Amino acid sequence: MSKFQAPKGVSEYFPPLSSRFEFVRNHLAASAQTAGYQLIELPVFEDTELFKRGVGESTDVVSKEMYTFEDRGGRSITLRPEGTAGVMRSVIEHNLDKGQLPVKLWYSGQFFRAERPQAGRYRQFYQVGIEAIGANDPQIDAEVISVAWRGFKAIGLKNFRLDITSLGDGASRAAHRVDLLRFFDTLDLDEATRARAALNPLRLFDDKRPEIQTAMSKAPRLLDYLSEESAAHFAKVQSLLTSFGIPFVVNPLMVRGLDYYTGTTFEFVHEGLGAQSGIGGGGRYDGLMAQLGGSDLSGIGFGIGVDRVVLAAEAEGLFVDDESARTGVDLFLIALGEDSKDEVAVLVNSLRDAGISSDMAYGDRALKGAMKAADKSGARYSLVVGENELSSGEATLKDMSSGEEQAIRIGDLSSTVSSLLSSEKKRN
RNA sequence: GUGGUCGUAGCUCAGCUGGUAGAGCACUCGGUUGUGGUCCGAGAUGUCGCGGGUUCGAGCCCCGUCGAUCACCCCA
Repeated sequence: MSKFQAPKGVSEYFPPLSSRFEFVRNHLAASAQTAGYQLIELPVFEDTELFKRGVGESTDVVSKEMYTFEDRGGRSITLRPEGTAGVMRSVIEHNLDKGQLPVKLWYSGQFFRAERPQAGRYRQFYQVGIEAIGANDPQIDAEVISVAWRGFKAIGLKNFRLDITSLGDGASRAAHRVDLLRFFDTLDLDEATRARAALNPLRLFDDKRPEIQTAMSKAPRLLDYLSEESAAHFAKVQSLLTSFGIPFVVNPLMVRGLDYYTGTTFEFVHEGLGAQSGIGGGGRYDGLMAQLGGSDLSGIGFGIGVDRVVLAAEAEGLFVDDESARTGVDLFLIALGEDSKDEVAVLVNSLRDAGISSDMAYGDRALKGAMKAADKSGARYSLVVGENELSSGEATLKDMSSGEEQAIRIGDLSSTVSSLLSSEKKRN
């Protein structure tokens, strides 16, 4: 086929269903703004080294899923596979952390991972995320989680749950790791599994094979190795979530795939999605900023997959009525006869100047066809303007949902329509 | 990267054991000389994903390829 196709594994949203994407993204962004997070708009590509150092070379994301290429100046560039590293880079580069702390930022945009596409897994996906940098109070952990929660609730999602755990601090993890590796020695693992364990021993906790799961049920758990401080912090986060009325389950088997996570980590899981059930996740990354050459500030954030949330909302049937919810213009004008088209175009243009959304029938359509176009567009009112109207200065304004008509003066069109619209708003 | 399923009109799909394409919806026009949503009538649209092979003949069989989809892996 000679026709162009979208690249493999990308999702696209076009009318009328693009309104679903818009709906989800806007609610998530609004939730972040409500909690005092400010927009940061970043490039979609960065120095490859940033992700290697930030995300970690041993992770699957960095070792085999990055879109990396050389630019014309011979620099190694990578399409961002996640958001946190870029935010940290920008904060450090522009000294955003030199003022009041914490720095609270939100972002949205496309991310890229060269994986085999699957339900809810795309090579280009869209995330809304937030980062709170420079505060390690448990209150901010709870806040970050609550922002995601509030966003999901605003969208109307119900069938999801929140898993949380704590990875503790460096000492906690080191102690655990020793015992965990010792435990692995008692198991009879195949080579591939052993290799995975070597990369990240925690990985085996979420292995899907039943025999591994049984074996791992006896493995030492990181939660039991938390230092006193980490344990107290985690306990506080839990009690705050409870006070916020946010239900959660402590899942000690939860594993996150990026190396920078420390302390509190969490994941939102939706039931209606198939294998890729995570709709959002995040956690603390206390060493990351120093690791990238900045000051040693703690941080916590999340990334929410907008594509997956759209899928989840669809699975819950939240969009049954969106065909009719399509937003139409306030007024749709129909020119009758070639001669009145110019006049109508001028009318439409001045209506728009007055802030009234309006459109007109284009092309050579009979009145019936033009009326149909007005109907399809979802317009609130329509108005036919032909020779008669132009000479008399009067026209008939039609309410498209009730079918009622009323005579109006063309000269007063924008004021008449805007008062109709505002009285309508009052009634609702 | 590995494996299963699938690929026919704009959309959803039918097409018997191979005999060279159909329905519904949508679209356009008309019934109603200047008024949409219902109804009736008419019309247009396909290199049957692409390339090759088998055959007198392929939408159907075989191979390859691209894409979709689902799972592994991994994650949003």
